[in-house]
Amino acid sequence: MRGKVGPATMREVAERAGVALTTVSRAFSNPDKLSPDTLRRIADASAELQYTVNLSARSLRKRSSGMLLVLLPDIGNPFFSLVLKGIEEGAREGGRVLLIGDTGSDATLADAYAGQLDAGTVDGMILIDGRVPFPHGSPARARLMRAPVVALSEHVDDPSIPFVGIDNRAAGRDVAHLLADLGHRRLGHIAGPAANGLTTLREQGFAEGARERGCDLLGTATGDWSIGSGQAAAADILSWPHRPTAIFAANDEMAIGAVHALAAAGVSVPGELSVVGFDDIDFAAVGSPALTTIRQPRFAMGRAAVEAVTARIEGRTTAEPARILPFERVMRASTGPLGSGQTAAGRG
Amino acid sequence: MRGKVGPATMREVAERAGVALTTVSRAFSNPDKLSPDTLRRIADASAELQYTVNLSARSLRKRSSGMLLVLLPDIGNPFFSLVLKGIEEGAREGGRVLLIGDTGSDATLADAYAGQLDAGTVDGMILIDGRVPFPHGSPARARLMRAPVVALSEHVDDPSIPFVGIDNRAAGRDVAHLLADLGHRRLGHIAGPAANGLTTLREQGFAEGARERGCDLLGTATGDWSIGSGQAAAADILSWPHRPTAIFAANDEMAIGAVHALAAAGVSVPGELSVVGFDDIDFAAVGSPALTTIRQPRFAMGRAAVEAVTARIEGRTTAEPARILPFERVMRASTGPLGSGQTAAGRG
DNA sequence: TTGTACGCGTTATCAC
DNA sequence: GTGATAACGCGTACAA
Repeated sequence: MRGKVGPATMREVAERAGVALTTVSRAFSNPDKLSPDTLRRIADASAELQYTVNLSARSLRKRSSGMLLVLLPDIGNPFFSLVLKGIEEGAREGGRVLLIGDTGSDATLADAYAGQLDAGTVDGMILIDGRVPFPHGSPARARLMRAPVVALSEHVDDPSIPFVGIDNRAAGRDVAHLLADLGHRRLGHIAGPAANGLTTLREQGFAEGARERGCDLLGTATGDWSIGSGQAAAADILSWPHRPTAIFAANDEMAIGAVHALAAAGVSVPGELSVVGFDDIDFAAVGSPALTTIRQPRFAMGRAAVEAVTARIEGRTTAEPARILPFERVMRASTGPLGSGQTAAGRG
Repeated sequence: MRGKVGPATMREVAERAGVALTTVSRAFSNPDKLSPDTLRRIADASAELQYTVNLSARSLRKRSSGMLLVLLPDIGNPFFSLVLKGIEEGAREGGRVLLIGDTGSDATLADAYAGQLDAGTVDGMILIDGRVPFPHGSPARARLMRAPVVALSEHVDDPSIPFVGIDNRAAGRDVAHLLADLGHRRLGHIAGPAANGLTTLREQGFAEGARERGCDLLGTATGDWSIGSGQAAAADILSWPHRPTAIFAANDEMAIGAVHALAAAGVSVPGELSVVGFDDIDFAAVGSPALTTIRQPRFAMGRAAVEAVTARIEGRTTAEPARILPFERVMRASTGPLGSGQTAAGRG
């Protein structure tokens, strides 16, 4: 008895159930069209044979895989966690599954992922790292553009790709206003990496908001979104000739790093310096002090993104070039009114 | 001109290059066997046609997909981020790609994932949520077991599955010893969810270590790994008739939540209460106070896990039932010697 | 309602 | 070194 190795095939199920192979196929895709009796026999047969459809064969035939590719710059960034949950849930409801590519913001790597998934291996694509794989104008890029693609959180440089996210510029302005309302006039900024779209928008918005309220933006330190870079940036700011009374870090991790570095340097927050973050990750609420920040609707963003790709996959033309979701101020203990405690005593 | 829609096929490349279909196939898998000249012509032809191999067809034929399935309970848990990076890197080096399933610790969901990926759609599987899909003894489970599977971080109930991770029991003991060495005698524990393997091992180890050093384990509060549950657990502990002088939380998030709740209740850490966490996630280092914790080699764990599945996939029989990696004490400011500051003054 | 016949794009086998 | 041919497992006209 040589026996076969792999799992059972439709053909075997058909033989066992005493029907044609076609009928079995239909039993899995169009059960309504079959008589209850044959349906039952097929169900029994597949159960006995532990049959599962071969997805490779199915996607080869249908030219679609039931998979969504998600490209993100850093799976370790806690900002993405809830976003991914949203995407995941939406994908599952649509009967699709998630392929996740961590590009590390490396264009070559992103290309490798996209390339491998080019030929119908993937039904759609969600770009969270602000970059479209392949250089602009290249044939590969052009080919990719024909697939359902949406940009999430960060805009990409191709206007034909729908965007899902918040208005980062408006959010940056809002932070400046928030700080101005507390009486602050000398502001500082901890920005993300220079080449990044989010960096630009949040920084521009912040500068704009500061101007509108007659505040001085004394300077900008550059980080890379990481906790460590926030610490370094804070140290930098403390060395400026004119020290700000409030700083805005372009994400929560850098803000948390900054707060830690400030505490280590004996600077009280918010007594001497107010700090605002961005994103409202879980850890923002339990720092000491808890972080004032801008909340992005992360889960909803994920859901909206799948919704958008799914619409394009299924041919429902959304015609919606962008889906802008609302952000939200979250006031906590890391900000305070100017002069509330300019001594080292701080305020708890 | 009706024109075809999909991407180019091997057949078309072959025609254009003036060679047989077979030769093109070889050009992609066994380039060494071809003359430099034909190789060149094929390369040119595929470039002009923007050819990419169809992965569905390839996996149908080769009965392998180049994909690894990773099942984890919560993609939002920062512990997994570095682990995933390790897996990702290893998979990529092996020319494979990652399929990630967030099960939310829901068995049904895990089954759905595993089921959909059953029939050769996936080359191997890494289980990080301590559960093997499908009930024990079921045919589906049996079939799954024939595929290359390894358990990461948490053991699963099937002894035939290789394990990669640290010795959680020993780590729990080590925490007790650490605390005892600081002079603490009255200990408390914040455990993970009851049904969890990691919970059990860390708790047993902690209790064991406490006994060995003659410490009293005054009680255990139960959390669910989340920050919020750590806060609740701390509140619970403060209501115990006999209050411990040191507590061990089974992960960093609960520890951070606990520290925050203690601070809110006016309890100084480590002045009145020392706190130890587990995992050494990034945020552990920048809390106030920074968290004493047990570091797991997360990246290395991920690498080791891919290495193990890859070995099984490629038939290299590892014969290694378990791969135990070393953990490490990380002493920071959330722990202090007993009585160092039993007043509210604390120690910064 | 059910069955027949063919093709999806690739790799493996064997011959030249 | 290269080429013809047969699967791989499934979906879908089309016919019955």
